[in-house]
Amino acid sequence: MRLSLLSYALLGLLEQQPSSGYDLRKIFVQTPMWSYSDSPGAIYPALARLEKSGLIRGRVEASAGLRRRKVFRLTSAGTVELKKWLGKPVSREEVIRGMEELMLRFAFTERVLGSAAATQFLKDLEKALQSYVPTLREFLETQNEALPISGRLALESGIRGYESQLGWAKYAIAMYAERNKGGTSS
Amino acid sequence: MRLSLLSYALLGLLEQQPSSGYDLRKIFVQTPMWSYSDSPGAIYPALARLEKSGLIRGRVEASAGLRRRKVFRLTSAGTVELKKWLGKPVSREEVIRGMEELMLRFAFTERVLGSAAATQFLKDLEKALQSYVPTLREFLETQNEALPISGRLALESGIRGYESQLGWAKYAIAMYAERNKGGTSS
DNA sequence: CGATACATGTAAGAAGTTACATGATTGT
DNA sequence: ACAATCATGTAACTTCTTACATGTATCG
Repeated sequence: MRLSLLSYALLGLLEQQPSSGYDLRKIFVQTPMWSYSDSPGAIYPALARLEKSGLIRGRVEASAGLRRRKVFRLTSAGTVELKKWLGKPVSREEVIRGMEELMLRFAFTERVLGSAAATQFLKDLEKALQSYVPTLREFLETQNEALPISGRLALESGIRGYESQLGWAKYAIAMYAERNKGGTSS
Repeated sequence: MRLSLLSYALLGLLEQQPSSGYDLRKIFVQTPMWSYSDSPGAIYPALARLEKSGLIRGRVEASAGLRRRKVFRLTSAGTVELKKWLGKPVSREEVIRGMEELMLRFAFTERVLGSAAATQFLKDLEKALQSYVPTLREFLETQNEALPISGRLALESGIRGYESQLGWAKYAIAMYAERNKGGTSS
């Protein structure tokens, strides 16, 4: 089962708390999560698809006045699917495919799989980036002559982006190590 | 006229040199430009759309043996459209919408609009980022209590990405300043 | 009463994905 | 003869975008 990033984002948010489409949309509009799409024309159909495939279930709740709200919850199948997605290995290939999906996964990992899994995620990410960045640097150097200055710079920008992620991963690992000095996971 | 990023990428590459769909696809497959899609099912239809709207024109060239190649060139309307896109102001809104389009534009700007325009692009980008990053930092700090550690970290990662772009913009400005000590623009 | 916030949706169209189809030429 | 590479495309499907439609309740 392959879902869009938006669908996974919805699944992850619903795991945190049952919500209506309107509630969910507010989150997308008000936080940097807007990048997964904030339009009702994407969110409502995505919820309908998730319900049709049995990952969530909506129930109309006639709360205090107002129009009827349809509140969605994860089903057990939905929880399974979410865990399966979050548990996928963090490989170099995943990094190449794009950081967006990985960061979305990270945002939900601790809550759903526990802080040991979150730490593992970060370590795998660190390793993948450490292997990928030199490849890009090498590409830049071998193509150096062939590229115009703007091409070189555009590539440099991408590489710096990955390096920045690498720095962040180390920082995040340190944060978890710090916090877990006393407590245990999950 | 609104085109997809892939279409603009094709336009920009064709401005650099007339190419067949196959040539173009090789570029997408072999360089980090793959992120704009590397599948023939995207590239050929995109070229057909561009031709239909008069921005490029393809001519079958029966070169040495092999199957017929259809080589595309920008039309004057295509050049106009490309310049219009490249010339759009670099605003905070553009930054929020996403760095991908901006970096693609930068990669073509110098060649098409000259190095003065490229420098201006970088200065505008620097300004936009300098205004945007503190907004995000502020959001992070005000939400600090409400967010779980993984949420905070995910946001921190995004912010660092923008900071990295800011650092790059300064670096790129310095590179241009260095190079232009003797020569003039365009 | 009219504007605004709450709340859910649909319709038309654009553009991407994967997978397949087709065909010419070159190397083994 | 067969596989690999060159080269162009199509078909089915998925999902997003923009714009619109609909309706309730509250506030000034």
